[in-house]
Amino acid sequence: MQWDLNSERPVYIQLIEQIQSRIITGFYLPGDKLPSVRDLAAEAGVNPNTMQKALTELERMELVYTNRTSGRYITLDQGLIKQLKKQSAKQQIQDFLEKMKYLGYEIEEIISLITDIASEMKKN
Amino acid sequence: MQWDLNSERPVYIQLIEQIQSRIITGFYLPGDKLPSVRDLAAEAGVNPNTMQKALTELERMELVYTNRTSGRYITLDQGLIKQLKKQSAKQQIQDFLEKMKYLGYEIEEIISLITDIASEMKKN
Amino acid sequence: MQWDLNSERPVYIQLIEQIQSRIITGFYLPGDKLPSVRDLAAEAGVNPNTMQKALTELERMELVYTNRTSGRYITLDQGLIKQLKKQSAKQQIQDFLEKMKYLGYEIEEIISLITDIASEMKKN
Amino acid sequence: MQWDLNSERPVYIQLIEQIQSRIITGFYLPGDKLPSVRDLAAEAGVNPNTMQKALTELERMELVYTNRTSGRYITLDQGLIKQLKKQSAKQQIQDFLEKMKYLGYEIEEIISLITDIASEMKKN
DNA sequence: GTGGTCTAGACCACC
DNA sequence: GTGGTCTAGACCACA
Repeated sequence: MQWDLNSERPVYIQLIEQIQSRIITGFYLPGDKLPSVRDLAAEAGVNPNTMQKALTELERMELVYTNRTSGRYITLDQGLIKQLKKQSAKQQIQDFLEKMKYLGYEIEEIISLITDIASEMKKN
Repeated sequence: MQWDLNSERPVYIQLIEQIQSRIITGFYLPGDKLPSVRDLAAEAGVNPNTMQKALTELERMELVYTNRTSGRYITLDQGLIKQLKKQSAKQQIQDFLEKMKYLGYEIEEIISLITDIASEMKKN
Repeated sequence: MQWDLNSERPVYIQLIEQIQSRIITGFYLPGDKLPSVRDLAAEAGVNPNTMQKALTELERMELVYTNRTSGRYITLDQGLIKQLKKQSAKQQIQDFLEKMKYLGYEIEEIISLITDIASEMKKN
Repeated sequence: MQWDLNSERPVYIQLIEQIQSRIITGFYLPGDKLPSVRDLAAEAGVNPNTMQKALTELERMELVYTNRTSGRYITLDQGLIKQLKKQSAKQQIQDFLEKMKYLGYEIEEIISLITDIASEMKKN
């Protein structure tokens, strides 16, 4: 598992997304202990403060919780994780459809284009 | 037709997108004369400098051209417009599929979700 | 108006509280423009990052809003401010009564003690 | 009687407060023998080191004393206990009034609010 | 000039 | 060793 950062968007936002992705896809399981802030930061190649900022936000979302002296853990609330997955997907789709409508596409066209491009992407 | 701006993303980027959308969807037709920078800025409620920046960028993309004495016009190159439409759509779709894959969804699931949400959005 | 910080609790928390207090008591009025992060930080004698952290949190609470390039402003939602005031007071009182109960006091005793101490504090 | 700990504040501080509360309210009487550190720690579900730290602090305040061979006992000095109770209460009240003043409340309002909230809390 | 982000490096309380 | 806080100083995009 690797960290994939670009400089177009704030690094801490990308860190949040990637950790969310790890939780959603089950790479991190409920109750798992996360590596320490310092280790995560070193692994991702960012400053510990930046990683801290990302983790604080995840904590605010209740996706992780902190035991101040022993470390950080993934939430035990599996429902929350499922909800996050569903809700993220719905948001992505709505935004996407909005933009496509904005470009003048109808739903049938969109689906046909998606299947085309998806098969094209699979080849690579 | 109205301008729909929020302050989360750079205003000039949003202006570019909205003018592009107007060109792609045919609200502005090839050869049409654009309102003056001042009028456009007033209409959109932004600083003329910001609108200017957006138009300069659109000119760089050759979607509009300037006739020094008489004003700005939409490009006559219909191929360019079509290409923009296709290319924008492809980019949107690729980004979207990337993100959904990231959330752990397969192509079949995605299409099924899209049809669901699209019909749900239609109701509103 | 001055900043009153001690080192017992995190500085950024105290900054949040003091700005909240200024909003609640009407020192800052709805729609007022706040000084820039740098100015506020200089005024309070803290690092701009620390002030930034406090302001970000106030923004999350929707007590202030940001216009990225022109500055920060106090929310126009007066209801929110009133609600904050009431809710803060209620919280303070509940916590207080809880602690006093914990020390073995009944409500009548508490009120009598308060009036005594309040008059004593007034003298100073 | 149970231990009620959260992880927001230092555990050893919360232990001190709860033992003080037991002394003030007469749950532990002057001269009572305290359970062993290990038993107390087990009962509270904390590390023995942490409980030890709390007890050491209580000893420093002379609320408990140690008989090297037979264990720890509650102080026989009833005056000290009364004084602790009064002084704690006074401190609580002063802090509380300070905060309420900070929120823009006058003493009369405070008392009226307290009686309201107290009756509301009694119902639950 | 405005807010926002990031790094580097330090110190702290707690367990 | 853990998370949390803070400073100092820098750079960026935007208007």
